[in-house]
Amino acid sequence: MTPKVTAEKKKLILDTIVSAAETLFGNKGYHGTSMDDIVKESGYSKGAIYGHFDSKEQLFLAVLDRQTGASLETMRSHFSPDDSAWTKLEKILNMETDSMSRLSDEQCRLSFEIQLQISRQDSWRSKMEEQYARALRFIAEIVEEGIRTGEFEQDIDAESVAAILVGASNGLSLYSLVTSKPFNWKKINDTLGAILHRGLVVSSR
Amino acid sequence: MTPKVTAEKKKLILDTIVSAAETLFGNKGYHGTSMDDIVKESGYSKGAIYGHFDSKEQLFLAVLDRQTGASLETMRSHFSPDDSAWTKLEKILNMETDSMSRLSDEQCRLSFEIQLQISRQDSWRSKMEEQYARALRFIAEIVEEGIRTGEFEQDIDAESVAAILVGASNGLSLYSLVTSKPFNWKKINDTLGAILHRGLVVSSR
Amino acid sequence: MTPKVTAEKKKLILDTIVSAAETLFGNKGYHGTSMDDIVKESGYSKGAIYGHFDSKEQLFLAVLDRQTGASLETMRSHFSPDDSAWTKLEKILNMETDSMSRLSDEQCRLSFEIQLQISRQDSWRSKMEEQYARALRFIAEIVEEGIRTGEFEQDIDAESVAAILVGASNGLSLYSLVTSKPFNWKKINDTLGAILHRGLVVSSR
Amino acid sequence: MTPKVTAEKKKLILDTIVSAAETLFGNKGYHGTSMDDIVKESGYSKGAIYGHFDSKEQLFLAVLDRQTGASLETMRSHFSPDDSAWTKLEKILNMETDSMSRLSDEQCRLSFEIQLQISRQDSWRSKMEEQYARALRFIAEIVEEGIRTGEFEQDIDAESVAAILVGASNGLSLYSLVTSKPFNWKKINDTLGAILHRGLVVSSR
DNA sequence: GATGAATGAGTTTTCATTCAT
DNA sequence: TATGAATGAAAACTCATTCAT
Repeated sequence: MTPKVTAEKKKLILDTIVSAAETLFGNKGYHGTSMDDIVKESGYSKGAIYGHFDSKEQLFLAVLDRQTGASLETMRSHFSPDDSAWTKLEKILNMETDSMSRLSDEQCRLSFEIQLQISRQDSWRSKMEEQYARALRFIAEIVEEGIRTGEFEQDIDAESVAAILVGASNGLSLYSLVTSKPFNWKKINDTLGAILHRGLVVSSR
Repeated sequence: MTPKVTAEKKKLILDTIVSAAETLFGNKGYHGTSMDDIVKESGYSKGAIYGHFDSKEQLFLAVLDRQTGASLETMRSHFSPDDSAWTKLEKILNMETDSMSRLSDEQCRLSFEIQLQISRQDSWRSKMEEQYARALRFIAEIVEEGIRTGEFEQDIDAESVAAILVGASNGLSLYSLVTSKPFNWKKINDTLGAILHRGLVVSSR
Repeated sequence: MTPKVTAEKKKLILDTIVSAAETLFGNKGYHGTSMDDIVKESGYSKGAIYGHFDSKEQLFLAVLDRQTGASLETMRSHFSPDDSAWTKLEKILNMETDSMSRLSDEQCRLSFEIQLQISRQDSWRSKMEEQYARALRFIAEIVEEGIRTGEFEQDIDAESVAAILVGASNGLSLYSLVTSKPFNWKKINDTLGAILHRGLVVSSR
Repeated sequence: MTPKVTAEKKKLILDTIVSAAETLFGNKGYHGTSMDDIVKESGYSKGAIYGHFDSKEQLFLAVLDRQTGASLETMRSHFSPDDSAWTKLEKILNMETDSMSRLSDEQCRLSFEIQLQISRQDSWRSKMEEQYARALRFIAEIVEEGIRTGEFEQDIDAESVAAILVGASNGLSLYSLVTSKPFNWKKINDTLGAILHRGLVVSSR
């Protein structure tokens, strides 16, 4: 029994395969990627891949799982205990646009490919929904906090703000994908920040 | 010589085929739709379809063309000459969320299917970009007008506002597609309106 | 519309494909025969074959259908109205052994392949059972007639006689398949005839 | 040196594997059973199985070998020295139908699976033939004895009677496999006994 | 033009067998 | 020897496209 080495090796193999699939699904889409492509890209044989994943669908879900990893935790880790609600929102905004601007087209495409695929498969949907729900809750809580402390306007619906921000982030990255011009994330971030600040924060005149 | 009748007939055939394709592409995706599906849905034979469209890809582009029709003109037609910039923006917002809430999942999916497909094909991209550009310009001009007349804050970047609005609209409809809960477009519209008003309009305190 | 020519042509194609499948299934078994084999043997493309049969299974069933065609009718047609029950039974026996001896190993194998396959697939079973039932009924009726008219012994169970005859016929052909020695159908027929005659017919002492 | 223990262990492994294969081949057929199935059923690893059997085919032959065991000896052991030929035949008949009715579908299927497989492979055929030959000889000798002693009719061909009985037995069990109705072995046995008695035995009127 | 049967390369998936550990 | 991950040829089936009628 050599569990440690074996487990590590297994993890490595899984990672290699999922990475290959991630790249290809992003570039050529789910339907546009054949298992043969993944064989070539990953360097593993068909049998090996099917030994680890029951089907192309399962492999796709594994890619999804990896995607939806620790991003929320990362964000939370950037907060200080004495950040105001607005400061937190600003930080989220900056991190969001920052990561968006860093995202390769490939990763971006993959994200949409996943969402489209999922919207057609009830069986997959709950996974993605939960993901969305967590992100929305994360933002909504900050907004609720701001409203409670009087920092934000009282007539604001926290859930809607969260939906708008997440939606805008997604929509903008889709736009950045379709456009051929370099995308000015900085300017957009500043503008959105300004609007939100005046739109949400009470003291802002 | 019966050019008129023939031309009309041709138009009808084209329309029928494109409509069938539109429905199917929206429901089952580009890859999930076979030409045989389209044959069944449209009632035309394969030969007839290939007589009008060189390939499945061409048919997809035809669907795209029809999609990108007159929505902008419709909006413009709802404006009065003496609407303020904000009033115009508000009208756009309302019309947007209104049409979003009316959009079937099918149409919504098709829109994303198209955008994803396009982001992979340089040759198709310009078509979509131009469409995006027109929508952005349409909104940006209104914002610029507001800035010029002093109605809106001076530190606002009109193009960015336009990108944010279009992005949010797109992103929200994608979210509505993935979520299984009924989507509250009304509340989101109100919240977005409130934020934008305070965020853009000078007199709003 | 050219229905006659088309229908004839279609029939021809179907026949060609089923014949090819019949040969191959008999020689190499159901599992040992690939669709590629059938493509090669029939001369039609894969697409053409799948255009006519939904699956390999359906093709197998088509072969079964053809097999179980008109053999009973053929038998019935050899009877005279004034044949005694025993004469009929004797004719059946002779025809059976005659056709058995004429059956190629290939056809014989196919028959068993079918029965084995069917015994594993509930969905197919009813087809074969009905077939068996008709053959049994056919013989049982003759025996019942003989009993009723006093020609045959009274303590005989007609259904069992039918089962024994059909079973023996099947079992013997399986044996003839496995054995490498030439099979003496004539002698077996005579012996079985003699036994049955003494065993069934009243006057025979 | 622990030759005995090792040999026993080896025998045990072989037995376990062959038993697993027997069960699976019978249930799912030769082609329907994968080596992985056998790995799971037997509890031994692939390497272990391939250490003992060169191929799936070899394993199949091993199953065949075990099948063709001591049934004839069992029968002979039920005879008394002063049994008449007819009594012996009757005993065989009863034991046959008795064991048939006890046979699981699984074992039955396996037997036919084997015979079909074998009929395609000249190299395997002699093994099966020899087995058939022994069974036929066993019965034929009894019939010959009856003829010699005047107990049976003189115009009977002993070999043919043997072939008919073995064939009927096989054919009936195949029929019992395909039919979904419970099979009445008792009635068939009685009917066959009555016919044979009148058909073979001299004194029977 | 219109038809739809035919094509055949391409798809996902299986599985007997091997071989590094 | 035992293990079971890896192999890769081969399977059943699909589908965009063509073309004889």
